[in-house]
Parts: sequence; C-alpha cells; structure tokens
Amino acid sequence: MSIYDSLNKEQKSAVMQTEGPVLILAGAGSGKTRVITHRIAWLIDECGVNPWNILAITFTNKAAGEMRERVDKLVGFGSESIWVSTFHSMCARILRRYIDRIGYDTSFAIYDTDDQKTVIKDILKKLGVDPKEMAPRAVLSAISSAKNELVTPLRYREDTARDYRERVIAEAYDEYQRTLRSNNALDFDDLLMLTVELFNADEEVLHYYQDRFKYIMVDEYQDTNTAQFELIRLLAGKYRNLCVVGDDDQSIYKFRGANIRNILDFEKLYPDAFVVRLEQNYRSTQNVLSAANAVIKNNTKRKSKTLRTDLGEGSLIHFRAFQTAPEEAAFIAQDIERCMRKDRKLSYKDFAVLYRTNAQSRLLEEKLIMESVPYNVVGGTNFYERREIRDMLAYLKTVCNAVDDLAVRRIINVPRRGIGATTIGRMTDFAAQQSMNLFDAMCDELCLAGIGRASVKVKEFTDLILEFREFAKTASVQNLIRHVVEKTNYEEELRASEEEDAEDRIANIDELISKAASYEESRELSEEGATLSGFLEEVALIADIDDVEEGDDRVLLMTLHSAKGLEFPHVYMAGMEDGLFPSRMSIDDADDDAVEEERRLAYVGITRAKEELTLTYAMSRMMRGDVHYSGISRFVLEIPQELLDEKPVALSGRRDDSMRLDFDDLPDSDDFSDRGYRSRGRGGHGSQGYGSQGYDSKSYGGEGYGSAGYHGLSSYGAGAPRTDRRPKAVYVPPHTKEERKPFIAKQATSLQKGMPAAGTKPDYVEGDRVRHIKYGEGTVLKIEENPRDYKVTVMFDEAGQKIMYAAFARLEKV
DNA sequence: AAGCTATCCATCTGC
DNA sequence: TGGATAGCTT
Repeated sequence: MSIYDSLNKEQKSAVMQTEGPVLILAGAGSGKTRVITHRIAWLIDECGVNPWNILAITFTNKAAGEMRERVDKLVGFGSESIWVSTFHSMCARILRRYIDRIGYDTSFAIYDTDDQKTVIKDILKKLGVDPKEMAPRAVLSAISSAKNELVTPLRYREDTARDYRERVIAEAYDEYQRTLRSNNALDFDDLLMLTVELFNADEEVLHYYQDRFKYIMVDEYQDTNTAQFELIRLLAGKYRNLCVVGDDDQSIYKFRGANIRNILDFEKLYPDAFVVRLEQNYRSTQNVLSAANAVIKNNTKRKSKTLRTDLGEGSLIHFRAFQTAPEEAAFIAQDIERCMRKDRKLSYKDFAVLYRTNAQSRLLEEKLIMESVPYNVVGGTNFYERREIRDMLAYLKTVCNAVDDLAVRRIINVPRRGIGATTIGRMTDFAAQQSMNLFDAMCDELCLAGIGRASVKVKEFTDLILEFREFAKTASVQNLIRHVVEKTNYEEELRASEEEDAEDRIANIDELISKAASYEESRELSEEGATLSGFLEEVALIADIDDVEEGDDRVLLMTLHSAKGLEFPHVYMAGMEDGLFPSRMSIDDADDDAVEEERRLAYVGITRAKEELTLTYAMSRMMRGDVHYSGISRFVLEIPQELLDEKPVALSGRRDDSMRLDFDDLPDSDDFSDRGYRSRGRGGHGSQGYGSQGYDSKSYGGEGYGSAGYHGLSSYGAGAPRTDRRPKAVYVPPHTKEERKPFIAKQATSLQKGMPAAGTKPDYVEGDRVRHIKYGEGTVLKIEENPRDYKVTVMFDEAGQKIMYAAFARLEKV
C-alpha cells in the first residue's frame, strides 16, 4: 500500500506525468493540493529528482506554508530544499541576489500601496495635475496594469500616449519609476517585472535558474498575469517540465491583471501538453455542488466541467431575506449560535461569513459581539498599516536602505524633535539641487549651514540613525527594534501624548518584536539566515489571509476573494443583492465579462461550503451615507429553486415609503436603531456582562492579531458562561478614527512653545508696508495688543484684507 | 507649527 | 458614512 493508492485515476495520471508540460484543470475541492504534494513526492521518491531542482509556486504565503507542511509529511528528507513560495517572494529572493546586474542595489526596499500613493501624489503635484481630474489611485492602477503587461515607461509613451490623460500617465509613470529607482525601492509589480527584465538582460542568471528549477509547478494558474506568465515561460524554457494547476472558473483577479487566457490558451502555447481534468469533488455535498454548477454554467467563456461528489445530497441551500442589513447580520450571528447549540461537535472555527466588500464586516461584527460569538476579521486594516508599526518599520528601512527618502520623511519628526515642514522643505530642495538623497543631504555641512538653528536637531537625528546602523551590524532584528524604541523614547512620547490607545500601540510594538523573533527563529537553519532586509521583505509581502492564526476557535469573516482556497462546514454568504454582488460597476460595464468575473466569485464562495450554505439578502442597506434598495442577486436566482429551502422572494417592502420601514411587523427588528442596541439586554444567549461595555466594538472587534490566538477561547462550548471575552490584546480594529491622528506630544509641545513668540513686538507700525510669504506685499491697517500676541490687520495688494497674529504671520517690513 | 473645522468625495476586490 | 484634505485659527 503506497501513498499513491489513495488517489483517484485522474489524480494519479497527473501525479505520474512528470515530464513535459502538464495542465491540470482542477475543479473546486478536487484535491489539487494533494495532487501537487504527491507529485512532488513522486518526483523525489520514484524519479530520483533532487529536491533542490523543484519549484512550487502558490499565491499566498499561507498556501505555501501549508504545502510545505504537507510535502514534509510525504517526503522523507530533503524537502526543505524545495522552493515553495509565492511569485512575489520568489522574485524578491532572486532580485536580492542579482538585481545589481540591472542597476539597483540589492538592499532595495519594497513599497506598499501607501508608499506608492505618497510617491504618485508628489509627482502629480510636480506635474501640475489637479488630483480632482486625475485620481492618484487611477494613475497608479494604470501604471500597475502597464507593469503587469511588462510595458516600460518608454514603451508606454510610444504606444499608448494618445490623449491628454494617457500622456499624463506616461509622464507620471516615467517619473514614478525614476523616483523609485533613486529611492532604491520596488513596488509589488516591479518584483515581477524586474525579474523578467533581469532574465532577459542576463543570460547567465536565467540559465542558472533554468538549470536549478528543472521541475516547476504553479498553483492557481488561472490568476497569473502576463508578467507572471512570462516569468514562468522563461524559467521553464529549457526543460519544459512545467505543471500548472488551476480552475478557469475560479479566476477572480482580473482587476489585478490576471489574464484568464493564460490557462485557456495553455494548450496553444504547449501543443504537446498533457491535460487532466479533476471533476471529482471531495469537499461538498451534492446540493452545494449542484448550486455551484447551476450558477457557473451561465458563464460563456469557460472550459466546461461539472463537479460531482460521493458525499451525499446534504441539506438544502438556505436562503433568507431581510428588510434591512442589520437584521441580516443579526440573523447570521444568531444562526451561528443556534447551530452551535444544536450540534455540540461544531466549533466556531467551522463557520465563515463571506461578503463582497470589506465594509460589510462592521455590521456583522456588531451583531456577533452582541451574541458573544468570537470572531476574526481577515483583512480590512492590516497590522502592518498601523501607525506605530509603520513608524518602526520606517526606522528599520532607514537603517537598512539609507536612500529611501520616504522612510526618512516619515520618521524625521516622529517622535517630535522639532524638525518642521520648513526645514524639511529646505533640505529636500538642497538634495534635489545636488541630486543626492535626503539623508545624505541632512549629513551635508553645506546643507546644514542653510537651515540655521534647526541644524542641531537634524544632526541629532542623523547621529541617531548612524548609531542604529552601527548597532544593527551586530544585533538581531528584534534587538534592533528594542533599541530603536528605547533610543527614540517612542513609548514615553506615546504615553505623554495622552492618546487613548497608547497602551495598545505599545503592545503592538511588542507584537512586532515577537514577529521579528519568530522570523529569526524560522531562518535559523536556512541558507541566508536572518537579515534585516529579509525581515522587511517578509513583512512587506504578507497577505491578509497569511496572518490568520491556525487553531484559533473563531468564526472567520472575510471577503469572497480572501476565501479562495479555504473550506468550512458552514458558510454564510451575506449581501446577496444585485448591485452589491454582482457589483453595480460590473453590471453597468458594457463588457459582460465583468459580471462573469463576479459569477466566478460567487462560484468560489459557494464551493467553500462543505455541508451548510446560507445565502442572505437584505432589501435595504446603508451604503456611503444613504439607504440603498436592491433586488435579490441574480446569482441566487440562478440556483434551481428545488435546491433552496426558501423561495428567493424579497420581503414585501414599501419602497415608496422610503426609509420608514415598518419594524413592528418583524420579529427581530429591535436592533435597527441606536435605542434598539441598548435595550437589547434581554438578548439571546450568553451575553451577560456585555450590555454596557459590549458595544465598544473598538476594544473587541478585530483584535485577533497574534496574541489573541492564545487566549484560551478554543475551550469553551456554546452556552458556557463567558465572562472574560475581552482579549488582552491589542489590535485595535479598523473602525477607529484615532488611527491617523498625529502624535501629540503635549508636554514637549508646551515646553517648546512656552517661551517664544508671545511678547515679541513687531518691528512695523500701522501704515507700514510689509511682505507676507504667501500674500505678498500690503499695508498694515491696525495692530492690537492681545495678552498672548499682537493681532495685525493688513490690506494686501493682491489678496485683500487679512487679520493675523504677528508671531505666526512673520511679516517683514519692506 | 500644528490643531481644528468645514467641506469634499469616493467608493470593490489585493500581492 | 467616514476618510482625506484644504484652509483658518491660535
């Protein structure tokens, strides 16, 4: 009895066809990961392939981790030398070694979306483009598409720049790329594009990797974009042992450049490809599959296949309609509790609630809190997007890559050290003139001479960084972070700021330190070992889904996109409304491909369910400030009625009554208004202790980061008294506006402010001509003495009459 | 310099 | 709705 006996006929043929191009069309739940892992085992054990020569590419780190784990179990030893990684981290790894051959430095930084936005905004400003007529977002997305299609700025200009808009984009793209290069930074798309560029530019490097990766496997092939396609094509160019696995019905990343043609045309590129279809599903009941099949068959462009299962008919698909979204959310929360009570074998982690947009999570969170259901939200606000984390990372980046102006700017005055916008502006100008980077300018005597008193502060800052850099040479990453926190007085400043969540933020920094520690631990045995740039890279490339703690007994809330590749006994799909899902945009799109993509997303959602699938619909829902009414999603209507336990008809609403829905008719409608929330004390089950504090979703909601996994939540059963549900952790969920509030170092500020300004008498009198930095010249009409300052009224020649305070206006006598 | 307010505005999905 | 920002006030 061998490990391969457990495979079905098709799976076996896919495993054993080791040579040449192979296309595995793997329907949802058809055991494709099993096929890949067994194929790797087969290559090593039966074909004598060196594990070193095998490359397996997945889309997320989580998938990579799981795959490696499973391979470890199948393969005796040597599995650690198999490359299992995502496209992005594979490219980062290759570039860390060889990018100097195409003119970057190997200590490059990786920019995330926020960094990109900062850069592009700057550029648009420089180009004199009004952000109103051309959104930075849109420009970035055009640049991203270009990169995904391997179009360089030069070619973009030549081929694309026809109208004004495209010319601006061409200009911005070029400038953007220059900026990144001078900051020695790459964005996500660069990782792919520059690796292709490297391979094309340097035969030696290409041959090295072609020879290294004699056997290549790519998971989720339907979601590859042109750059990824080209990368793979180049890598497999010599041995042609390329096995791709995918499901065209699950292609859901078109907006990110994924080209479904990559999978549909695989056989055209490789006419000798061996093609296998896996249609036997091992995950879901027949009813779930029938629903999925019924929906997806409405798509025209697909390699048709029909899933089948031996797991029995199963329950009907549940459909529930509600008048309002809060009712929908309340139902889901209560239904989870109901199932938990009914079936003691279930635990919270057996449930997932899926939705189209992240914004939908809030309402669900509220209701889950009310029902005392522990949950985790995947995505939304990322741990690494927190201000304190970004600050720390900016310090690390500055230490690691001195030329990254963006990182330097972020921390130059955080915590407050009296280096203001004016000083930074002057130094930036100097740097631009001398075409040097900001940090070097700050170290330059000539530059310091030009900024007066502030130069002392700047010197202190650069000395601090230089000291960190020295420290980093011998210290571990975790100790470096500790050192930075200590030397910058970050914690004290935070506490002094009187910010409400200062302690949470400090806890987050501790969390970052432990992430650094576990990174270092994981690299102990690896080739390159732990490095600062390695840590920054890992941090930059994690996806939301990667951070979900295994073994955490919580209901998972996430977008349909995040759910790809996962499975749950109970799945809820919330917000099944035309206009939300499929989205308005896709419906209005002239191209019906748009709705087809949404349909694939629906297919992905449905096929996540193993046993119970519940689709919910809310007739009305608050969206961006006002109430929206929608009909039932076409995807629900595409499911044959006999598969549903309830007819998909909207509750009788009174549309003409606008907002005044009649709540008294409804059994569970008391939680629509604010009043309703509070009066809910009578509530269902296990909510004791929650009435008053429970509503503070801030301190409860998305906390589940890291440490939250260890709060012993996994042990209690439904109905048990739950008193201490409030985790110690730390991660303050998305909803806070506190988030971006600047660092208010109250004490420091008042100290600095205390002395100056107030008493200084201006050197001009009424009737004098004065000059203002912004308004130009004018005549002083009136000067009044205030307790704190002098109030000056000036009639400017251009700008008209202004009242200002002498200390701030800094008027010069002409 | 920096907080505060008033106003605008855009909305999906994510490595 | 709430986040981002420009402009005004202190």
